[in-house]
Formats: sequence, C-alpha cells, structure tokens
Amino acid sequence: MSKAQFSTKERILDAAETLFAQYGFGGTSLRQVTSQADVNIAAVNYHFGSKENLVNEVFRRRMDEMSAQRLSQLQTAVSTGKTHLDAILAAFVEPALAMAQDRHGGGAFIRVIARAYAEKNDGLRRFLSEQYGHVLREFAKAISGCMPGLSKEELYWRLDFLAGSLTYAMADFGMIKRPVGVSEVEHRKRAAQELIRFASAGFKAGKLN
Amino acid sequence: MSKAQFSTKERILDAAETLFAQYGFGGTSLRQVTSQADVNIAAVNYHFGSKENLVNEVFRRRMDEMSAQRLSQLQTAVSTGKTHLDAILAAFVEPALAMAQDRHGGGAFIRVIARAYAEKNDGLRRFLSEQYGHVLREFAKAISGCMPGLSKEELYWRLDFLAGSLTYAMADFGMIKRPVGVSEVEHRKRAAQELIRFASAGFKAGKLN
DNA sequence: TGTAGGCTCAAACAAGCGTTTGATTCAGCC
DNA sequence: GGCTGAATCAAACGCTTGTTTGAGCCTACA
Repeated sequence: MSKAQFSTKERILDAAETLFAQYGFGGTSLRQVTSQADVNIAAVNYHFGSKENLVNEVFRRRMDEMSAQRLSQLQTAVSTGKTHLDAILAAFVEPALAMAQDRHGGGAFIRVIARAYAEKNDGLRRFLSEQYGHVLREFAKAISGCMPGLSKEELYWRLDFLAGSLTYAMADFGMIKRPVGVSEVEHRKRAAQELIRFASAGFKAGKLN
Repeated sequence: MSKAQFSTKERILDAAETLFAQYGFGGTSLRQVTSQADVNIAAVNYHFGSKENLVNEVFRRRMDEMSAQRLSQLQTAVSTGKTHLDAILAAFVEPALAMAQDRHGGGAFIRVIARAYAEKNDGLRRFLSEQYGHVLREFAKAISGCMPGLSKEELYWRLDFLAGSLTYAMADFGMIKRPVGVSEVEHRKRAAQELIRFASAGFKAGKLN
C-alpha cells in the first residue's frame, strides 16, 4: 500500500475499514485513521465532510458489491429451479465469505458489518435499512417459497437467528479461534459450511420438534 | 429509584447498566452515568476505582446469578436423566430469558451482554473468559454427552452459533420487532421458544444434511 | 465534647476528540 | 510569466473525556 499507487481517499477508506473492524466506530479516532493512511488529519474532513460520512462511505464501497452478489446468486438459484433451501442460504452466506477472503482488503469489512449491528448507531442503522433492506426481503420471499409450511412470523425469527449467527461467527466473537495451522481463508470457508448446515437444519425444524 | 432507598454504589450500577445497554461502554461517559444516578462525578472513582472496573462490576452483579441459574438448571436436567438436547439448551437460554424479564432491572443487562461481544474490549473479554468460561465448558460437556456422534470442533462451532443467535435475538438487533399487542415478557418467551427449536434442529444436523 | 474516618462535593487536571483555519504547494491553462 | 483551483499541511479551535484534588460534611465512637 504505497502512497504513489493509491489516492488519498482510497487510503483513508482502507485504513478506516481496518481500524473500524478492530476497534469499532466510536473506538477509532480520525487521528488513528489518518496516521495509518499516512495522510494529514484534515484530509478526512476535506474529502468526506465528517466522520459520520466516512463511516457511511466505508460501507457503501463494499456493501453495494456484496448485495449485488447475494441477489445475483439468489436469482440463479431460483431461476435454475434450485429451490433447495441450502442453495438459498448459500446465496446469503457465501458472498459474505467471498468478501471476507478477498485479496483486495474486503476481509476486514465482515467485521465492520458485525460492528454496525452491534453498536446501536441509529444513523448508520437507518442508512443500512434504507439502502439494503430490500435484499433481506428478497431472501425472505425465496425461503418462504421453498418452505410453504413456515409461517411468516417464524420465517423472520429464523432469519434473525441466521443473521446473528453469521455476524457473530464471521466476526470471531465466540469461543472458536482459528487454529494456528489453518489459513484465514480456510477458516472462513469452514465457518460458512458449518453455518449453512446448522441454519438449514434450523429452518427445517418442525412445529413440535 | 429514590436517593434514600438505594446506596450510591447501587445507583451508579443501575444507571451504568441502563446506559451501557443503550449506548455501549465507550459510548457512555461517566458524566452521563453520575448525572442519571444523581451522584457526584467523583463517586465513581471513589467507589469503583476506574471506569473499567465499573464495567466489570456491572457484569459481576448479574452474571454471577445467571451463571449459577444456568448451571443449576443444567444439573437438574442431567441428574434427572433428561439428557434430551432441548432440556440442555433450555438450561442455557431460559436463565437469560428470566433475567431479561426480571422486574428488578435485569432487563437491560441482556443488551449489555450483546454490547460486550460487539465492542472488542479486550480487558472485558479476558474478565468474562476468566470468570465464566467454565460455564460454557460445562454445557459443551453436557451436549457432547447426549450427542455422541458430534465432533468437538463441530460442537464448538454450533455453540458459537447458539450464543450469537441468543444475544442477537434477545437484544432486539434484528428485523423482528415486538408487535404492539404483545408484552415484552411474552415477546421474550416467544424468542426463547423459537430459538430452542431452531438451535435444537441445528445441533442435530447430520454430516451431509 | 472531641476526633477519626467514610463519604460527598465543586473544581481543576492533562489528554484526546472532531473539526476548522489559513498558509503553502503544485499541476494545468491562458 | 501569471493565474486558478484542487490538495496538503502544521497549528489551533472549542469541547468532552477519565481521573485527581483538597476542602467540607456527617455519623459514630470514646
């Protein structure tokens, strides 16, 4: 990450993403960001206007791509008749995984998402709900289509459980720690596999266990 | 919550718990806490030594009770031969539910737990792991006992998913919002039921679905 | 009555925060 | 050369943070 190769704006976004993932939004100061980006402190307000706007832009840069991938993978699953639940869940989970193991720095972003849900930053939540709420609604529709017996209420409960598990696991919050011999990519692939199997069985749970 | 009835220490803990749940640890200033507690700012450092220690004490006050309840309910489930998975999961989930609907102010604490996972406060994580790690280990042992086919690795993955779903759902982070006609108590009871059913099926997921 | 000690108080402390300022640099264009 | 406007810079802004100070209150015990 050299100064010549990337613009000031990009370097700020990269540094902010990494630090937000590590310390949260409130826990990261603009001085940390600009120091890591090797940029003057005033550059943030020059290029982004405010810290809050920087947070939003960190999201927009990756979230647009991830949402598009999720919807596209969902579309192909549905249109090719693969209404098997696992294919739909994979369309939801795998783009997050792909993003996480992206060479171009997307790895930290998964943790940033988890932060966003956790820190009840109302401004950010509104931004996310407005910009990307329709994605979740598409998935609800698709799952509902392949599980006719599931009530709408139960469906939303289970989607919440899925989202909770996904963010929790992807953010390395829990007990599971990546073993020393396993690469980060392998670890996340494993996480996605385990999660899909767990959630798939969970979604199929009958009325009276 | 009158000044005469509760000690300064208790009033600080109550105010801190409520505000931590709402704004997080980093997002809550000691001036907010002492203002809500109707107490001088210096009282925090007098009674607790530091903000970090106040955070720990907020946890200890409720966590000791919740852990004891979890272990006790697990013990009865195991000793009465109820090695049915649902009984074990209930022993993990229901004390959190009970705490959430406690009249004596425990309600906010569930959200405080979710905060703890979200803010990667290393000091706090160490404290929690040291003080309450054995509880999780007991549950891992119990579940492992009634699901002999499950590898240790998979078991821990799924415990992580369970913990993620529990905190996420209990803290009202997701899409599910309590309907206007339903009381908070009923809503949480529903959450626990749905979660146990979902997670129970998830834990039972076979090798190749 | 005197005094010791737990507790509370207003005030100040240094440090860090996000943001703003005004000067300076530097490329592109008439 | 002279000008323009975007970009960068060191420095300072006003404010909030967690913590400390030292004086004062008040109860309890001798």
